[in-house]
Amino acid sequence: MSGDHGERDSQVNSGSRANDSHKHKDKHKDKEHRHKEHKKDKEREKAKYSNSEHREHSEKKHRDKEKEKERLKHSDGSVDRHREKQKEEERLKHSDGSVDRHREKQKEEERLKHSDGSVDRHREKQKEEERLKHSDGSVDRHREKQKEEERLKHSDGSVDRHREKQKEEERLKHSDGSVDRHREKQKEKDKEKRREEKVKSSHVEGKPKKEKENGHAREMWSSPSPSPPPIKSEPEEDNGLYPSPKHNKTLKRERDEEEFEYKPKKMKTENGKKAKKRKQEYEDEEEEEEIKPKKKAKDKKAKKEPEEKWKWWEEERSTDGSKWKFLEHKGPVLAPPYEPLPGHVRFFYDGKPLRLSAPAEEVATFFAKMLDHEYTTKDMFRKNFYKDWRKEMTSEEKSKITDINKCNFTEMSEYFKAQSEARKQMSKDEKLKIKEENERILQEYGFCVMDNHKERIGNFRIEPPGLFRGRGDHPKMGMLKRRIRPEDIIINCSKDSKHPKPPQGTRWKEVRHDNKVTWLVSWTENIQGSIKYIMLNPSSRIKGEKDWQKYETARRLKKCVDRLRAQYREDWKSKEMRIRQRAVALYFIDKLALRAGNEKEEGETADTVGCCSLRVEHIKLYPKMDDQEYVVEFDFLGKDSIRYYNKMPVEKRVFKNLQLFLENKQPEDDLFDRLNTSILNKHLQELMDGLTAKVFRTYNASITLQQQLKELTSPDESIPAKILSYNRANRAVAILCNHQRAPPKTFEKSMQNLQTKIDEKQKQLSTTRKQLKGAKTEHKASHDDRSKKMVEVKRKAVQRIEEQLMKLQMQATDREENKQIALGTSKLNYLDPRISVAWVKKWDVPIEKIYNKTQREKFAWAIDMAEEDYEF
DNA sequence: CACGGTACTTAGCATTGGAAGG
DNA sequence: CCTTCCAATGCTAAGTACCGTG
Repeated sequence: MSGDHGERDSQVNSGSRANDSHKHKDKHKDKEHRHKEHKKDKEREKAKYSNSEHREHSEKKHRDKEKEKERLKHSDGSVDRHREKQKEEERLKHSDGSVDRHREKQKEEERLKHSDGSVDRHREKQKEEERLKHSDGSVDRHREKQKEEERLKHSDGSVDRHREKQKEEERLKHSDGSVDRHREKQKEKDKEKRREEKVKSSHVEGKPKKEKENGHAREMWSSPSPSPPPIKSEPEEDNGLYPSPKHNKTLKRERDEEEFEYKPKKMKTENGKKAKKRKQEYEDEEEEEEIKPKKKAKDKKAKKEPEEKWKWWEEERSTDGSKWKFLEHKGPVLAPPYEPLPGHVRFFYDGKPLRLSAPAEEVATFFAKMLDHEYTTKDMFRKNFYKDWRKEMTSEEKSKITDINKCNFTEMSEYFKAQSEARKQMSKDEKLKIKEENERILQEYGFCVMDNHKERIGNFRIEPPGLFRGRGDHPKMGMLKRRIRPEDIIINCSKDSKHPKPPQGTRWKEVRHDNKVTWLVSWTENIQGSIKYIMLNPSSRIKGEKDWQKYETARRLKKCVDRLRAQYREDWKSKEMRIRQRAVALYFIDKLALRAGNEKEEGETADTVGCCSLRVEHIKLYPKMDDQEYVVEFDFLGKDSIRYYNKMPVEKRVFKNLQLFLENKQPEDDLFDRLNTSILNKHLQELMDGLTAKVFRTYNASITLQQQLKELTSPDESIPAKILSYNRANRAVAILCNHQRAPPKTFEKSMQNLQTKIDEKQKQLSTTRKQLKGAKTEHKASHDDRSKKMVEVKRKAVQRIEEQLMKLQMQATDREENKQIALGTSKLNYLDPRISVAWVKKWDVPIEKIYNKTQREKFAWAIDMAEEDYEF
């Protein structure tokens, strides 16, 4: 191994430096420059650490995570992505009490070490208090067990096996078996047991869900439209046409009847009046969601019920590359003109009031409105703002105002605060008026007609002027974002449509009729010089088709992913540097779901990277770390300056390659100097039609969801428990994709509130239980009807409260686990909605529990077409 | 192939509105 | 009925991908 490596090293390496292209040299120069800037920035940053919002933000996230990690004291070092897994494992390992106590002690110690983290401390304290509320010593054990049960709702020992399997599969997904050997052994055993288990359980279910062989056949049968319209030829599975609508309708009707039949099944083990009521509500909801549309569909001939229920996915689609044939709309809604401040609101310069000209005042108000934000204290922000502000000043103002630090905007700021306060305090009538006005605007401007259908527009308002705030450490923060005038706006619509009219006395920059694009309105923004668009809502045909197609591409990747993985593993051994780099990068993209990492213009945006643009400084190699070998530590800022931090053990070959790539490089050099996204994507295109780097993210996200749902859902759980399982599966994906969020400002408080509720419930429960006991004794004594009734009443009450308590605890768990994880992004952009729809149908979970109204609109196609046996 | 430009998806944060709770 | 609180929605920045051109 090493021999073969050494040889190649030299070969590869000799090419590496000598053949440096001009581009690379230039790049290097730039980098040096940037690096200096970078360093300066860093120093500055260090000096005024407390001032740096972003950094603090991400640091904090990091700190929390580190703590989490330490708390868990895990040998397996890979953090972010596997945090969830770890937690889970932790939970499972300690199902016997003695260990629990040990763990608590350990936690205690960890807690003491971290005297700085106020947040964590707070949370821990809370936990502590909760713990102390229990009076006897067995508390911890009891609580943990209880939690466990609620979480898993498994009735027997199959829990562990169940979980282990899931982990197993996750690991095997990437078929790099080199890791976690000692754990593996144990799992191997469990796996066997599981196999038996699986066979059993599938019989119990009554629906022997055969694996793929069958799944595919069935899929072709049952799914009304097996794949979306192709843009590029999609050979095997797709003839480029939708099945005929007629055919679909029959299928649909059949399914509706089926649903109807199954309905009684929805009756679960709920009891008590309230539960009944709730059940009734479910049914009612269903009636609204399911039956009404059916009725409407039947009435369709009689009444005209057009756009709302248009099923574009049942129609054929033009193949000539045009996006539409007809497009008519009313144009954008422009930002309201500036309203000068009332006379009593003053701006002070150097302690003296100064009346500003309208343009200068407007820009000043932008700053004033942001005064509460930390970034108005940042040097860069203030500098950029001041520079742009001066451009709006009269020459007199320019000469008077020479130092931004002498400007006092507070009175203006107060005024705006008062205004927004007043808005909140408005009477109902006034609020209603505003609402109606908004509704009118929506009706007028919010829709367009595209090919005979009325479609909702996404963002029909032109962005108002203001101060630009980029994310992270953006060099342009604070710059003035100009007001967009009609003269800046390009309109796109059909030649034969009624063109939108510009406001009186103005004209559009251009009216064009380009049906190769989907946008209705565009303009060029002045900060980055990029083009902004007005496009249709996600529920529209044009977006939906694209979305559907995206998932179909990902499904095609599923079919050949094994081949691809074998390929890149082979390429790790290539003689050519560029191929090795490509292969390693692809491995990262596949395994870690990294983004592609386009090059960006330096100095124009925050310094963030993706896979191909990773720099040497972003990874660290550890030949040995704890009990693992070949660990790579990633630490960089990704999209939106969200930090990606992860330690992952990799295969030896990858590790050696990385060492090779790092040779003779400076920290600010590119890790993959022979690679960029276009090279990578070109390569991918050759491997599979339509394949690009981002497809891997979609694929891995969706497949993970499907697997996790399979593993986490247990048939006899209650609905809330199932939803928790769903969220857990969703969360696994969000962690994979590194979808983070700042913990909500009110997080601690809301957690506390919830905990209070839980405690109250618990008290209530024990009181009611006592009452039940009392009633029983009384009944035993008297044996009369009244006391018998009483017992029944109390019994039901206990049951009801237990249920409520459980639900609350589920909620608490869910929220706690979600503290820094955003589920929305993956749900909206990465998870094939048909997986969720199938799951919902399989387990009779009301779809509203996982998709809100907007999401249901966006995924209408999936909700309509996916059956419960849908396989991604 | 670099590069500038365009179109479209993906992203997190701020605000809002309406349900739950008092 | 009013207030509180959170999920839904709105907003727009920041990515990916790909094209034409020289």
